[in-house]
Amino acid sequence: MLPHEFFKMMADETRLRCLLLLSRNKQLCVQQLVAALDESQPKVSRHLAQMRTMGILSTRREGQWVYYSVSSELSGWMTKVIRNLGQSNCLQQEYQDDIQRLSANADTPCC
Amino acid sequence: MLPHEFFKMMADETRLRCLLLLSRNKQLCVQQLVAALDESQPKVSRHLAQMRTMGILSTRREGQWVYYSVSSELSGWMTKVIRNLGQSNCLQQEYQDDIQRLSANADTPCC
DNA sequence: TTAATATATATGATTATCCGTATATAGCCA
DNA sequence: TGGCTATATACGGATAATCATATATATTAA
Repeated sequence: MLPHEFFKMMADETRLRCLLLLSRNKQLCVQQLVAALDESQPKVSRHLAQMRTMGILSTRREGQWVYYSVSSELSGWMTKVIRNLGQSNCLQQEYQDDIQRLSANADTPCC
Repeated sequence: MLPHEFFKMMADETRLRCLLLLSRNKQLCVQQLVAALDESQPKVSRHLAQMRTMGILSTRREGQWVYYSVSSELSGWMTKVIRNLGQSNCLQQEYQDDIQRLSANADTPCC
């Protein structure tokens, strides 16, 4: 993956919001992300698939649920950029609603 | 500037290559970037203008030359991302040719 | 003023991206 | 098996990004 291709993945709001949440949580299933972002299932799923194809995310199926997580085989500088997402106060604030909706759904069957 | 808009600026190869060089050099004029990237003048100029409009770069005209530099008024997390560009060995390697061509032209009148 | 250099912008064509909607696949349970 | 939930993908259309080329603007110097 070329550097600018990596940044292209972060250049879409839906994908970035997913990444921010995934940088704060070891793993999340599609449902959780759909609810947290308050976006349609196909939209979220499409963007997740794209990041998975690029090698940024990896998946683990467990029964009916598919859990997404940040790939553990990412190049060092990419890991750093993503980790910074989950540590920047500014970004946390920007996507506070997502974070809130995610924790509000902490009792769905997939968790 | 929204977070994903910032990353959109880094999502184009030409802009990213400019940013990498500008993260390693206090300032560079258009000529130097055109030569280092080995791309057409309008192409480079257009991308620089775009980053300037977004507030990522700032300019200083000195005679016929316009010097671009990373804006000093960038939000903290953006500065961090850009600084990491100039420190990542992986990225340095990826754009080694640009760095080399830049230093090869260290004696042009604008410097 | 004219010429030369440096930089910026406009135009039109091409390509890429994103979306909503509809539908397909996969696993679970009765 | 059939119905239910979770997830993925296909299709078309709308919008946006990028480019090469041509041209405009700005500065210097003769």
